[in-house]
Amino acid sequence: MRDDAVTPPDSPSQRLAVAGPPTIRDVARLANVSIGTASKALNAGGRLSKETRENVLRVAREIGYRPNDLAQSLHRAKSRTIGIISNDSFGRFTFPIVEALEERLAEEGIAVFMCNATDDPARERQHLDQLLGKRIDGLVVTARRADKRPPIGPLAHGLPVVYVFSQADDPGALSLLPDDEGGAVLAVAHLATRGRKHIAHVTGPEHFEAVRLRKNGYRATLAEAGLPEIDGFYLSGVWSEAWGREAVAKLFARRERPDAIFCGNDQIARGAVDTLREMGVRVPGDVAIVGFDNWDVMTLAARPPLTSIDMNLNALGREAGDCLLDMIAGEANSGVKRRPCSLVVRESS
Amino acid sequence: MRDDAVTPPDSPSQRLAVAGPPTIRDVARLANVSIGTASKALNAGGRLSKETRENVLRVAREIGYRPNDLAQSLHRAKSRTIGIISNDSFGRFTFPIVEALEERLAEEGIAVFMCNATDDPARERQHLDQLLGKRIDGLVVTARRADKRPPIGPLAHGLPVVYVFSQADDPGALSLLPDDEGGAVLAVAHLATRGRKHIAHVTGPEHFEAVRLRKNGYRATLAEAGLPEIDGFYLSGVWSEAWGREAVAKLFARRERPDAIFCGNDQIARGAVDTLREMGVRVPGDVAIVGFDNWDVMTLAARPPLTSIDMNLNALGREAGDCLLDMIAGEANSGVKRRPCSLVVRESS
DNA sequence: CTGAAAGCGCTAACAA
DNA sequence: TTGTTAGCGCTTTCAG
Repeated sequence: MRDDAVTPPDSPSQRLAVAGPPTIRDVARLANVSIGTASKALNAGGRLSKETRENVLRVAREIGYRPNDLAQSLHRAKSRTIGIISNDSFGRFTFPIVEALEERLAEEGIAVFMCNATDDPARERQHLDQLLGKRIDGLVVTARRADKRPPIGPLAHGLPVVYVFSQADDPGALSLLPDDEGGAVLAVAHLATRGRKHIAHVTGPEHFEAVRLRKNGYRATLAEAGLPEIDGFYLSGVWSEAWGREAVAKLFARRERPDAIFCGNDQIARGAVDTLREMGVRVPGDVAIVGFDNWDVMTLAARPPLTSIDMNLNALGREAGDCLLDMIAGEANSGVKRRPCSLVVRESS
Repeated sequence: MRDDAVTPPDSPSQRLAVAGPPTIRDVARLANVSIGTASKALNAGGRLSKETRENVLRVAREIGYRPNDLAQSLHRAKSRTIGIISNDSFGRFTFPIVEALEERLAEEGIAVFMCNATDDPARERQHLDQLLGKRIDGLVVTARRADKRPPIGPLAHGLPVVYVFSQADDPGALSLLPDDEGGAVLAVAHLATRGRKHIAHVTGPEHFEAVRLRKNGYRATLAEAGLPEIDGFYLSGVWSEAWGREAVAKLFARRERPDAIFCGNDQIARGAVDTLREMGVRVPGDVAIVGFDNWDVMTLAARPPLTSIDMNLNALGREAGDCLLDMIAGEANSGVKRRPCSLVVRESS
């Protein structure tokens, strides 16, 4: 292949048959200048006569020249490429993050290698190895996880790494997370402000740090509002609608009934409103509901539509991009940063 | 940083201050061999004394040498990298495809650049440009779309492209799609086999080709089973639970009532079962329901859990990977290929 | 203002 | 068995 370029200037026949993409050599030859000159023209640098510059650019355009980033990267020792390793096979949480991150980096002309490790350390190693071979300028690690993860590695010294929606068990690492506790505060304060006095909390499994943090926020806000923490009003289960339904049945089997329920995610919340409706309990009239995640598939389809806490995953992804860019530029950064959630009010509260 | 490894026995001062990752040169120097020899040793090729080979490998391991893929790619004129451009901002459909594709290609040591264009042609152009600069070996285009899309381009001649879950308006292109019509046949035949005689079809907007194809499958299967096509039993609306609820209300306001409903997606199906339950109609006793997409968030949370059609998106993604690999290897391929769906039976039918 | 040439890290053909 | 070298496509001095 690529047996053009070799055709000396005087050679009549230049079959471009199976040639690869045009190189700067091709441009230079066709524009009758040296390679160095062509390069200068294309990179808008150096002193050049307007004439030659324009000529080179014209030729380049005509033959569809596009610089080979591989060669450029080799020269610059910067690949303008980053990797992202995800462990979230479902993707509902990481997708918005990755999307925003990719968008942010695309603005800077940086491309993103996406790797899915699905919680398999061997696959993770393999992907990391490949990425290091590609000389990525930075790395993002993301996942839907219950708890801290072991730091990724080993990696080239000095490779910037950002953990997002995922926390590394390493104080030197930078982690970007939603403020789960603050989100819970938002939810419960909202309910309290609306005059609710008996606020329950139905949530997911306690081995999720997020569950523990949200519980803290819930309790702290009750205390702050001078509301009682009623025995049996905190229920930890799984992340499903079925659990939401079951939990509501449990809550209403007691003597003391809630007038509001803060749910650990929107699926639980939806299960809750469904059951309440079927029991003839009015939402929000008798019981107000707030969910978590602000997942439109749930919040908008529920009857009534759900008030929910939004983790602002897009913003999180974008900020991860910002951080990574800064770190690539040499800035140091570390620690666990939690970013605020927001309350989206709909008809369930 | 990295002031290990580099200490050659005799060299006095070696400031490697800001040195990058170790190169093959470093390996060769430390192993006291030429670069060529080191290369041979590392690439397991050529004739070499066991001794030197092992020595080189040991040194390489010790200093954490990893070949620079950029340099390799430059030499080989193959980047072992492909791009994927997606227009699906939501990700529910494309994510399983991308995931499987990435996994398939990772098996071959090929990395994937992920680009999201969100249906903006300018962004698509920009991403494509960047990918071509990176000298990708192949391209995958994917999207959740109503209809054919304009072919992507312009691109380097001979760049293999696969459209998956998305069809290019270009007969020379290769498109991989689920067999929507066949999926509908599966659903309706299943209902007919169960003895249902009055089968309705509630589906999404008709500007989706998938909607039209599924409708064809529905009608053809009714005819085949000798069942009547009842006026008003085909309802086209939007892809939401609310529409599923509304449509069921419409269907049951008529004199002639269905004993089965084939729904265009699982959200519609869920809306349907919810309303039926609330109307006191038994599912599947009085009315059987079949959905489409086999989206567990819907099928498993519905009461009863939904029978649904699975488009096998993982298999589709994997096959896209296979096709791309073949095309990269030089094989020609084109046309629209539809891959079978499968029926997943649960309690709603 | 333009050309020549070194070098980024690696492979492969050819010499020794 | 090992070393030398040209070259992949590009940028960047340094000469002319």
